[in-house]
Amino acid sequence: MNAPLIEKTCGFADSQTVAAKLAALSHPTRIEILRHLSASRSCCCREVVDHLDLAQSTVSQHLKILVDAGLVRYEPDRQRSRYEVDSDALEDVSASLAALVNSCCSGR
Amino acid sequence: MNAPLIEKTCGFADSQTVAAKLAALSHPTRIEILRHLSASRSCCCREVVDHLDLAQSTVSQHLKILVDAGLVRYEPDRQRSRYEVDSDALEDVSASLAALVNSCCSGR
DNA sequence: ATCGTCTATCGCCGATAGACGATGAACGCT
DNA sequence: AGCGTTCATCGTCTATCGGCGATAGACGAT
Repeated sequence: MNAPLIEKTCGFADSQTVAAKLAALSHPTRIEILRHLSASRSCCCREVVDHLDLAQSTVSQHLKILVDAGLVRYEPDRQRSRYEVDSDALEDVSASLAALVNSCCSGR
Repeated sequence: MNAPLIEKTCGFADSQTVAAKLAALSHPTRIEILRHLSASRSCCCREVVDHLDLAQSTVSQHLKILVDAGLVRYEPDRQRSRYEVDSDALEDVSASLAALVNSCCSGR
C-alpha cells in the first residue's frame, strides 16, 4: 500500500484513496472515538465502550474500521487491547482533503 | 442551519456535523464530480454524465447529495441545470477536519 | 403541435453499513 | 481448577447506499 507515497509526491491522492480515508471518518461515532483516543492516551476497547454507551461489539467494529483505514494503530496488550491515534496518517488525510479543496478553489 | 457559525466561533463543529459533510465527500464519484465542476465552470448535469460514464439518474443523485450537503450550489437555468462548487463550504469542511486532526495531534 | 433534449424523481435491486447478542479465546486472579 | 474480565469474531437484522431503467415535466427547435 504505497498510496501515501504517491500522495506525498504529487500533492493529492486519487479519488478512490481519498474517499476511502474520508469514509472512515464519516461517522460521528468514529470521530468521537478519535477524540477520546487522543484525549486519553491509554485507550483499551473497554474504555471507549464506557465512554460511548454502545455495545462492545459495535465499538470493536468501529475501531477495526479505523485501524483498517490506517488512522489508528493497534497493538494487543495482554488481554487488553491498545488503540492509539496515528497522528501522521490523520494529518495525511487532512492534507489530502486540503489539497483537493485547494485545487477546487484555485479558480477564484 | 447555523452549524457553520458554530464552527467558526469555537474552532470545530460537533462530530455529527463534520461526519455528515465528510460523508458527502467519501465517494470517489463525488470527488471526481467536484474536480470536474471546478475545472469546467459551466457544469450542467449532462456534462458531468458525459465525463463520468454513469447513468444520468445516478449522476443526478450524486449531485443532489453534494447539494444537500451544502458543498455545491444549484440553480436551474432554463431546461438545463447549473451546478457550481461552493468554495467557501468546501474550505469550511477542510478547516473542520484540520481542526479535528489538530486537536487529536496536539499531544505530541 | 410535435419532437427531441435535459432533468429530477420514482421504484426496484443487490450490496454494504451499523447495530446487537452470543460465543469462545486469552489472560489475571484466587 | 475455576472465575471474572476483556476482546474479536460470527451471525442476524434493519436501514441505507449506489446503481439502473422508466417516467414525467420543462423547454427549445422545427
